[in-house]
Amino acid sequence: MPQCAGHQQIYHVVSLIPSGCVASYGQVADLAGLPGRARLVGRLLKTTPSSLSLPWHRVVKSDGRIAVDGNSAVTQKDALLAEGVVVTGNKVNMQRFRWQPSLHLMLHELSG
DNA sequence: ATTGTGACCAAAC
DNA sequence: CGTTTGGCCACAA
Repeated sequence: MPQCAGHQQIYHVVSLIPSGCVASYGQVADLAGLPGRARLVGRLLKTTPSSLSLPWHRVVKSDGRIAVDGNSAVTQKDALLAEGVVVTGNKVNMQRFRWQPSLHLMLHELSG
């Protein structure tokens, strides 16, 4: 069952991230209507059931570093590489791959 | 109720 | 590069 307010919006926003792009936790939280709740996004994503097929690997820290440690980090890195995102060491080039949703698309998705 | 922790963020050294 | 500080909120002890 849901754990916190806004989880559905968070899932929705993450599901909108296109292949080949990445978004930060803070950005996802902001678009989900939860400004400043980046930490909430992280906590929610870690409990995300794989059955939702959510592109959680496209969500990274604000500077592009992969947040998770251990085996899952390799999975995330590989998934990003497979989508054409260049991952150097343990971080991606945010300048180039950061998801930049248009305000128009954002309002359309969130209102409908 | 309080404290410590965490897949975080940003500013400030 | 690195650490500290303050903020955020859910959760476990």
